[in-house]
Formats: sequence, C-alpha cells, structure tokens
Amino acid sequence: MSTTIKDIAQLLHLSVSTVSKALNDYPDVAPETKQRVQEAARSLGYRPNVIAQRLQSRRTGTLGFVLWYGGDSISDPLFNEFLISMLEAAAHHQYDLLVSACPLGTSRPAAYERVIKTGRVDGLILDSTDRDDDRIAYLCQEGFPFVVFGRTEQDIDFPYVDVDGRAGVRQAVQHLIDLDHERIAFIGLPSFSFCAYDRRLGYEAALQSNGLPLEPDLMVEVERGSEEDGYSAMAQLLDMPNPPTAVMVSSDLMAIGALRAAQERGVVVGHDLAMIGFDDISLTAYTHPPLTTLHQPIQEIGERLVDMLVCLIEDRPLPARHVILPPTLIIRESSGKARSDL
Amino acid sequence: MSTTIKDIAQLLHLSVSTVSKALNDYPDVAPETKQRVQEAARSLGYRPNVIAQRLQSRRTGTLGFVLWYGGDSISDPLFNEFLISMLEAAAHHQYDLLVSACPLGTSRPAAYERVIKTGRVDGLILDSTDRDDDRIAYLCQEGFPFVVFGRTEQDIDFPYVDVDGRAGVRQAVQHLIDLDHERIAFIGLPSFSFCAYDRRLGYEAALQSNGLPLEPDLMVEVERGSEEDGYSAMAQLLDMPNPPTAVMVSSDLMAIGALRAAQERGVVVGHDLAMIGFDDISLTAYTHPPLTTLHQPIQEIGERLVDMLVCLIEDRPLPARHVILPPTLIIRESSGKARSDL
DNA sequence: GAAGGTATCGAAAACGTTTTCGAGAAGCCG
DNA sequence: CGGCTTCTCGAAAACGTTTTCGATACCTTC
Repeated sequence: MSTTIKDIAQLLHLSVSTVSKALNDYPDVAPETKQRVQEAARSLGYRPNVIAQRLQSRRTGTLGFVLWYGGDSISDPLFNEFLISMLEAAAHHQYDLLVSACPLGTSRPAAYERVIKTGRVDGLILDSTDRDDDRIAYLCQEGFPFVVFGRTEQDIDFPYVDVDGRAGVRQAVQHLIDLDHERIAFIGLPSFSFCAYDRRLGYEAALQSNGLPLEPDLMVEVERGSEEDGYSAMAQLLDMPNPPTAVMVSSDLMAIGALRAAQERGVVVGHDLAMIGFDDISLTAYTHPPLTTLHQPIQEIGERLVDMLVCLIEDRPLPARHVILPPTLIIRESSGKARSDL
Repeated sequence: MSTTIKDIAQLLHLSVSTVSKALNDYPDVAPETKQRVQEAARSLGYRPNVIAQRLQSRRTGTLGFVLWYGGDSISDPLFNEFLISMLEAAAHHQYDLLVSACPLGTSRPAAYERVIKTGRVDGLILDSTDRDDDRIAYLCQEGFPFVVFGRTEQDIDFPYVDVDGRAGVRQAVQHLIDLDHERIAFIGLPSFSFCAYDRRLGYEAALQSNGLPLEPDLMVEVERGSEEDGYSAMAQLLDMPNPPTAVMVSSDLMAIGALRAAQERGVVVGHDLAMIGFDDISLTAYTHPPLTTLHQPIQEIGERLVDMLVCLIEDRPLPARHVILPPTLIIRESSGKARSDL
C-alpha cells in the first residue's frame, strides 16, 4: 500500500482537501501549512495516484499508438526512431504513450474503438495511411482527437504530418536521369498505401518532364515491402531481356533485398546498375555499396505529431494543421557515376 | 460524453448496482433483467470506463516497459519484433503495454520509480541488463513485480528469460575452428552489459577447449554496439600486421559495419575472412555475403516474459522462474568453407 | 398462518483524487 | 461595537465503477 493523501491528512491532523490544495499550491492555504504538508509528503514518499487523478479530471494523460503489423514481423528500423521521438515528445508534455497492436487481418476501427471508447487515451497517432483509410473516417465521425503521419486521397480534412515522397522521388529520379540513365525502373510499395502512390507519382513526373517514356514493364509493385519483396522484384527486372540500368526502390528495406538480387547475378551496383532507396535507415551507410537514399526527418515528424496532438487535446490552436516535410537526397555509391564516364 | 452505467440505470429504471451486476453476470440478478440490461448496453454503445475500473480494483491492467536509449537513436531491428511479441502476449492476457523512454544519462531507478509509485503499471519488463544492474536491486527492494530479459552477476534471485549467449558463441566459434581457423578475433559489446560478458565467455571457452591461445590483441570491445562501432573495430583488426582469418561479432548490427570495413579493404568475407554475427535480424539474409549468425528466439522470449509477469501480478505460481533458451546457429555464406579447401 | 428459505433488487461505501462552497476566525474600519 | 473583508480550513460532492450488505417479496413447508 502506497501512501495516500489521507495518510498525510491524518498525520498532520488536517483534512484531505487542505492537503490536496497544499500540494497543488492553492492560494487559500497558509504558507506554513503548505510547508508542513510538503515536508510530510516528502518524508512519506507520497506520489499522487494517477488513476484517481485521471478519474477526477476525466483526462488520461495518455496518447495512443496502434501498431498495425503483418503476419511475419515487421522490422522497419525507422519505426524505432519514430517511437522514440514520440516518447520523448510525449514525456516533454507530461503524457504517457500507450502502444497496442492490431494484427493484420483484424478490423482496424475495432482496435481503435477499444482504445478510445473505454477511455484509455486522450488522443491517437496514426501512421501508414491507406489511400482510402477507414480509420480516419471513423475517428472524424467520432470527433476523437487524432493526428496522422501520412495523407490519404479521401475528401476529409484532418491534421497530418507527412514527407513529400513525390518531390523526393522526383528529385532522386532526376538525379538518375542527370547521370544519363534512360531505362529507369521503379519498385513500388503495395498500391493501397498512400505513400506508394505518392512516390510513384514522383517517378512518373520525373520521367515525363524529361521526355522519357513510361514503360509498364519497368514498374513493379510488391505485396508487402519486405527485403524478400525487393529481392524478387529486382530479380524480375534483371531477368528481363532488356533490363534497366537504374532503379528507384521505394524503401531501403526493399533496396537491401534488391542489392542482393543484383549481387547474385554478378551485376555490380553503382557501376552496372544504379540504385536509390528511400528512408535512410542507418544501415544503408554500411551496405555494399553504400546506398543512395532519401532521408526522412523522422524525429521531427514524431515530435511534430505529438505537439499537434497535445494542442488538439488541450484545446489550443494548432500552429499548422498540415505539415509536409521534404526528404533530402543522400548520395552515396549505389547511384554511381554518370554513364558517359564509364 | 460517453454513456455510463448510470445512463443505463436511468433508462431501465434500475439502480447502478443492479446494472453493474447484470453486466458482470452476478447470480443475484434475474435472467430477464440481465437480458434487458445487456440489450440496453449494446444499443447505447456502452463501454465500461477502464479508469474507474482501475481505481476500484486497484489494478491498472497495464504492463510497463521502459526503453533505455542512447544519444544517437538505437535502431536494433530486433526490438520491433520483441515489442510486438510482448504486445501480442499482453493483449492475450487483456493487459495494456505502457512504454516509456529513459534517455541515456538519466537515472534509471528514477524512471522506474515514476512509473510504479504513481500506480501506472502493475508490473515491469526489463531488458538489456548490466552485469551489475541498479534497477533490479531497486525493484527487489520495492517488492514490485517484474521480469527480466537477461541476467546479471548480482547475488539476487529474480525471474528472468535469457538466451544462452555463452553456449551460442561457443558453438559458433567451434564452427570456425572446425573450418580450420586458428586466429579468430572477437568483437564484443560494451563490457558493463551482461550479455557482452556472457558471449565473451563462450568465445574464450571455445578457444581454450581446442587448445588455442587467447590473444588480447584479437579481442576488441566497443563502446555502444552500433554499425559504426563494428566498422572501426573490424578496421582495427584488419590493419594489424597479422590479421585474424575469422571473427566472431557479438551483434548483427556490428557485423554489418564489420562487413563494410572488410569490403573497403578488398578482403572478401566468406573467403579471405570468415565472419559470424549474433541476433539473426532479418537483414542478415540479404547482406553481402549473407551472414552466418545466431538466431535469438525473440518472439518466444517476449511471450514468456509477459506470461511470467502476468503470473506474478495475479499471484499464480510461475511455471519456471528462470528460463534459458538456446540460440541456433544459422550458417550462411559469411563463415565460408574450410580453409583447407581453399 | 408462522417460520424459514430463496430470488431479486437497491443503498451505500469504497477506490484516491480535485474542486466548490460554506463556515469560522481574525482583522479592519467607521 | 456592528458590519465588512480577508484568511484559512473542512465538508461534501463528484469522477464511474465494484461489491457488500440489508431489504423486500415471494415461495415453500409444516
């Protein structure tokens, strides 16, 4: 049994209300009693029971994040940094973070309903948006506070932070074009996800604005986004009669698989084949060759999301309701030199 | 405002106690009223307020995990799988998981105190144990329920799950010896961590039982365990006048850095140099060359930990207080063939 | 028909806080 | 000295549950 306010009250022959007010620095309690209460609290090791505070205030002081994970475990290294940035920001605002899991194949709104209808959290953070995302429609309709990492194609207004994948990929593909590549392939994420779509748009825009044709054969879309997916997609491209000389891969994880597919065929990446990834997970500096990629400012994203959500919860105005951050192209060896120099 | 028990009571002209008992299937409420109450609850979309339940039951239904992270973000891909396995197991027992962050450089017991003294969680899961871990001493003294992924060298008994790093490394190094290697290096984790020590013991045991000398020059210990650390440790070893022909690296992340250091020097891993990692993160199947490594049964670890903690919290007997799981050697290309065949 | 038993319900306390409101004491002023 | 603040404190309600216990009412049974 930990010590409660009542223990302090009995010890000092005061009422619980006075003790509570003393601890919360109310003006209507004598400075001297405040002193006594605070000393007693310290010596008894008193820590207020947050559950009772939450019941009283009808605020949980908790942010929710539900992890939507596939059958075989996700291992996106970026997730760690994302999680930590949210944890840090939440702690800075004195909020806890409750993370729960929603296995693939179960209803996502149901997972969210469980968390919000039972009063576990004050607000939610979503990520990995679909082009048409049922969670967002649901939460809007419920009027529950939430922020989103990612956008959708729906005609609903909601607060989000996102990376400009389209502009990033466009810049990356332009870099390949500047290196004299003309047959540039694209390995995309599952098409239901918004960012898959967004990034593909960047690829198409870069080709078109340079007068390059869009060849369906050079665009492959995978099912999940794993290393395995990248591996088989790259294998498929390289086994074509007229394989591409460059490839834009929509995630670093897939790029690592793609790297392997190339190596197994004896094509040396950075020379025979130029490759660019997306995410800038820390490993990419150590692949063979080091991977040219697009860096996502993931700490800033997590921090911004939490800041926004806390504003929403505490009814303060949002500095910005929609934030789009640019990724930055990190040029390493995998994209190689200009072909004319070879 | 979500609907409460009181709303149902008013609607049906019942008392709150009857409604509560009806919902909880008490025997002293008529089957017919139970029916009515349940229907009303469903049609009003009633979900019990967990905060109120927690206050009443003095149980939070929440497990705690505090993430101890370094200055530059950790990106251990194994952590994702660990987290998900804990989430799944916790959900299975109807528990939530509260994860909080404790930045490197701040007091760890203080971080734990905040979480337990304010009644946020019913129990804690620790990981990344030090050889002498202050958290464990603290929690034992508090009498707070906790389980640990990892062991320590302290003379305290506590419930844990761990991987037998010593046996694993010993087996891996034996594999290198069987491949005719005699100069085998070891890249170890920071020495304050228990598993660094444990794994090094396995290395030493393998050498000794084969009559091989322990050369201090061949054993390097890093500061954190990042790719960068693995890179510079390997560089240091390869730049020796008489470099090793094989290396046991204590983590896959470091091994990836080590791979890079070798590649930059033109030494081809799997031929000129045999390398074995530890962890079996999913990427290692796609490195160049694919990495021989020790697989940690991480899902089982997470699940066991949660199961144990729930037993502790609910005062049920533990199936086993100490669980040591064997890692399994996954042989890929980086360890190469026998030297005599070269 | 009285005694005992059973079925069904409600009142109330409790969990540990916060917060509103009123009460009492003390001080001041005219 | 009466009336007015000002200061300090405590009673009580409230947050939404669960759970104990007592109160009916009805049904047996002799």
